Amino acid sequence: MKTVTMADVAKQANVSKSTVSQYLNKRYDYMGEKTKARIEQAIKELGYQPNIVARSLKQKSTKTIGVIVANILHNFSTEVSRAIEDVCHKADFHTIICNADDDPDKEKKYIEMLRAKQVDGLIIFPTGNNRDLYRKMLDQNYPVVFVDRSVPDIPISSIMLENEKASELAVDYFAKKGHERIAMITTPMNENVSSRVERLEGYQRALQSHGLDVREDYMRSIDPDQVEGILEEMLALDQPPQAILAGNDLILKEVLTFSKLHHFKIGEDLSVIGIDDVPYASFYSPSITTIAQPTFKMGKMAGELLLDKINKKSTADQRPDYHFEPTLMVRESVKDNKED
Amino acid sequence: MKTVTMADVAKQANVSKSTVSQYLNKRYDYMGEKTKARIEQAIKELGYQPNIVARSLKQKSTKTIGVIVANILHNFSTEVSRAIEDVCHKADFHTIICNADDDPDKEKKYIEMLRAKQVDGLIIFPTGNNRDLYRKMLDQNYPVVFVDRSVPDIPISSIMLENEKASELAVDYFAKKGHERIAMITTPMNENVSSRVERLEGYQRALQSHGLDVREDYMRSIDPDQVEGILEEMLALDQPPQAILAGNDLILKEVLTFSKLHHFKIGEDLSVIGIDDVPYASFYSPSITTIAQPTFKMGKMAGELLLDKINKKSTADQRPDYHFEPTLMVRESVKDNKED
DNA sequence: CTGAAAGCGCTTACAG
DNA sequence: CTGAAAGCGCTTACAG
Repeated sequence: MKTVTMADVAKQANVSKSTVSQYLNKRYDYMGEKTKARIEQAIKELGYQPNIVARSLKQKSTKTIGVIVANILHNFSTEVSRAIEDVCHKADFHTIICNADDDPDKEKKYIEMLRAKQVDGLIIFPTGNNRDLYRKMLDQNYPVVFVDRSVPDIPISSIMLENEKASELAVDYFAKKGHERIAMITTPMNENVSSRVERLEGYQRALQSHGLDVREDYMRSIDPDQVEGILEEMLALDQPPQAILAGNDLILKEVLTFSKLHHFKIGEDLSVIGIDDVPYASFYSPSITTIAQPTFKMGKMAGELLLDKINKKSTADQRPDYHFEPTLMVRESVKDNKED
Repeated sequence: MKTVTMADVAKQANVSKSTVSQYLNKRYDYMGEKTKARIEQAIKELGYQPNIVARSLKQKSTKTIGVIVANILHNFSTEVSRAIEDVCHKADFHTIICNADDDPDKEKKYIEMLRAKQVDGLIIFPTGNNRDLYRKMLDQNYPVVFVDRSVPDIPISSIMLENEKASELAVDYFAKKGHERIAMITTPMNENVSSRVERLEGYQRALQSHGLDVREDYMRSIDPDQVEGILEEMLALDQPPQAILAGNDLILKEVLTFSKLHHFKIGEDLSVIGIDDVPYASFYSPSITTIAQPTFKMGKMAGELLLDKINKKSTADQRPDYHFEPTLMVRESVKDNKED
């Protein structure tokens, strides 16, 4: 596999490397037609492929960005990533996606790795626990955009859902359908991660606005694998909840598994709404009412914002965060208690 | 963002660049303890991060591989990719994943892009329609491994499912449960893509071995968005099928959507098996009987094989293809016609 | 035990 | 209109 280099092309075409380089970069301004033709010919004959690594070294730009998602298992992450890829692709940027697996150490490793690879900027779904690193990048004026969560005291713009609104939409809908005992289950809280906290706050506030009790035993923040146990507990209460708000897709999955296992009929024995519009929501039986995030728009925004920072070198953020509106997708998993 | 380079570290530590480089590459053999300490100190003070791009240029290795999946929408692709990533990660290789979107032109573009980026090897779920390119890489002795499909006359090893066996398992199980009219729906055939053809062949052969008719009107290869129409046709036949084998996850999804829409009860009015163990199979109602591919093993094998080729430079393939066994995951979506 | 020098394959002023 | 030269930030024989 002897590699063909620009020097080979130059020799073959009887011009200098500079001229070949000009040609490749389409700076034809003053290039003779015959020269052009000869170079083209030589490139074809030799099967020359430019070495982007060499170019990147010289230009100090790899035309590549990195995306570090907190946890690739969330549907949200993959959907947003694909939108980011779309935007970057159109701008001739490549995208490298890494999965921090909710582990700050992995996140750190990936940030360092990607920066060593000279990516031109980073989109991070932050674990929240690498504050020093985040700050360092900020200080260095390195282009970064956050997604899904903001980090207290780190003024890097974040592309987020209106999380409180998401819970409100769900609770409002439950209430409208005559539910009074509404529980919420989310994944564990991390004080450095805004979104989960906000969803819980929205849930509480919405309950209050409907004059419903906020009960500690209806509010649980736990790992997905503990959902089954928790649901058993909840549903064995004197006053079991009539409705469950699942804080994200992983929790929803566990709720559905539980109800199948224990023969609770969703939409009859138990009403359910999930935050995140999971792919199977529409063809599940019964179909699942969800709160959808505008993942495509959010990813697009994140990509555009980062590319702006990269191009304009104005990495300072004009505004703190970008909040996107959630949408209620009404389907069949909420019983209508008002009907009878 | 003035970047700190090796030269800066060298100056600060009062040694030469060479020595710093040795240090970074852990060639301590003859290095004085105090030198080591001074370098370490300088690196910390300056916050030096090596530039991998420069290293790659010199070493002619990026320690990165590319993965080009035919269509990222298939669950199979993402699962295999993650296994590949795991293996590479352990070997200190990075992974760049691209989606050809079933489009040979995109595939071509990505192959060229990744090679221009000097990735050390490629794992491809081939569209099958870039034969010249595949052959060129083979001729150049460039490390490549195929996944999911082999390409006729291109002796590049492929990591594949025993596709015929997959269909056989499904048909055998349908037959065992007393079904006689068994249909199969797959995505469109491409003569250059082995797996879909093999699945259909396995289906036909299995029918014959059970003495069942092979009917043209029970065998359809169509785009997912046409499944609804086709199912309407099939189920309006004088002798409608009792069972449907969905050739992959996208088809399965359409079958489920159809049955929901038209109120066919899966596992009662219509039995279903899907090839690919979709994530929601176990908690769907009814849970879905599937044929699982050992995606993790397959990805691991693909990664290991590629890394072998990269390291040993023996890119010639010892054996043609690697076939992995499918597994029947018995759940509830097949009716037992023998019971009554 | 450490340093000077060449070179990886490009790009980019600058000169002519 | 085109070429010679320097340089991007590393690594690696080789010399001492």
